[in-house]
Amino acid sequence: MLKVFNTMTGKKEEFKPIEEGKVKMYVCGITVYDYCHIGHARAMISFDVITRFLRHIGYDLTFVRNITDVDDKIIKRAEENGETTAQLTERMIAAMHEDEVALGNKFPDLEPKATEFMQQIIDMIQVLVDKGFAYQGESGDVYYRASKFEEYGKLNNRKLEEMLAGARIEVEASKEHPADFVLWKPAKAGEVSWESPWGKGRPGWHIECSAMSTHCLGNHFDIHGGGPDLKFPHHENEIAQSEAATGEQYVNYWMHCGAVRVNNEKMSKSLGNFFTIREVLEKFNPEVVRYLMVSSQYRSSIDYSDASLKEAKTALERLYTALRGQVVAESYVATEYTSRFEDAMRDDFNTPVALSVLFELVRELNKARAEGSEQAATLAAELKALAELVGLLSQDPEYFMQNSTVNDGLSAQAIEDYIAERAQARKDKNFSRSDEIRDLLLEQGITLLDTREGTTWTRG
RNA sequence: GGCCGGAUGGCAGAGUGGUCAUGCAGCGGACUGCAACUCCGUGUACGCCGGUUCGAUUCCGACUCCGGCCUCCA
Repeated sequence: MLKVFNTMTGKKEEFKPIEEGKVKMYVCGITVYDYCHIGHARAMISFDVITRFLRHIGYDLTFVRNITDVDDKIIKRAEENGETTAQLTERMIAAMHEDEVALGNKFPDLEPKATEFMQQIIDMIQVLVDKGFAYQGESGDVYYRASKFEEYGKLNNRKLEEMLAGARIEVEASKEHPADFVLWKPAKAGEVSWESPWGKGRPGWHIECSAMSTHCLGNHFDIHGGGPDLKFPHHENEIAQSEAATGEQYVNYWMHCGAVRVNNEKMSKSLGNFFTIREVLEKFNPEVVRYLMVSSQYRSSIDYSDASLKEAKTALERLYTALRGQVVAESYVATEYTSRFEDAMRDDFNTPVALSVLFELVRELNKARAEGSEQAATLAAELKALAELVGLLSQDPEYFMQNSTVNDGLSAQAIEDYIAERAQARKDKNFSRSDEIRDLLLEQGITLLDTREGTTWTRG
């Protein structure tokens, strides 16, 4: 049995797909006006792990993640850069794909773009207008009539009346109600725009997800996910739009990952204290970032700092060390480690517990290696297979150990030269020179390890 | 003010009504020319106050503190 925490009910629930054996999942992607930051990485990795596991336990999964490529911020940024919105979004989409490849995420099955679904968006708005759930204000904007949707607020346990008190909602004169939100926005001169029954313009923020998810997965599908800051208003508004338009329940399970904090402060666009994925990858191996993300349960918030990354690196090195120079069997028979790992994952994707099973497996693997047991190869195979479910241990162990932080000092050749010199010194029993080289390399962040087969090194 | 989460050993982070999380760090030992890696051993942890119970960190209630959302944000 798979248990999933559903934001809508606030409880862990048994997961039952609408159609036996199949799962349809939509995750909100990014608005492509800037490089992805580590908050995006958290969401991407969380749902990557979820998709891997759903497939692992046999579900035929359709995973859709949208790209919002038309929006105020995109228009503003493109203007600042002196480029067209299409040029900007193309660059950012390419960068996002690079980041995803680097982080080891698998791509969604479908990656719909808002600009390519303009007809579906307009059609959905028309349905909402026809049903009385939307109206065009004096400004020309088409608004969703929140008060008409009786269940408005159900995802966030909010009531319309209560939301008004002390609300920081910008009151626009042409709205009937402050909680009404834009479905279609008239274009200013020179702005990118599309023809519609309400004049030239572009869609509001939330409608594209309703239109694309429905088009790709149907009116009613299994899982809808996203970052924690999308619960309100984005997902609340999606529910209002979709359920009003189709008359059906929109989604069965709402899943939200936890926030990333930076040095114990909230990370946000407005505070500007965010790190892009590419910045972080200049300092750390991408699997270190991934380890950090899966070392806590996907719903809890995590603190991002150099210290937490270093800790992640150390822990991951322990796993890789067990595979260093170890033969990996072609096949293996699953042991209790596999069942314990899977049990942890079936409990709302409890990756910290799943990782703890990996460490226990590694202890046994290390013992088997020390004893020269043939079991080491099959344990190594099991370790790799389980780690792959969370996207770890995908690199060559030797490579990882020498690149768990990014090379910023001695070249591999220089290190090898020192090691050769030290080997000669040791042969000559010149241990003072030998230790001198060890210390010299250590200062450069290189740790030496003498084994029966020779000396290996680790950077970091 | 409303709504949602939290509070676990030096740090990170799971979990459970009554023997073990796990990782890092520390301490002792084995191994090593020295190290490192590894292995073995090692810790009076569960915010505060009541209640339920034979027994609560785990269930219930109050309290204190912390975070998030209510505005663009994954």
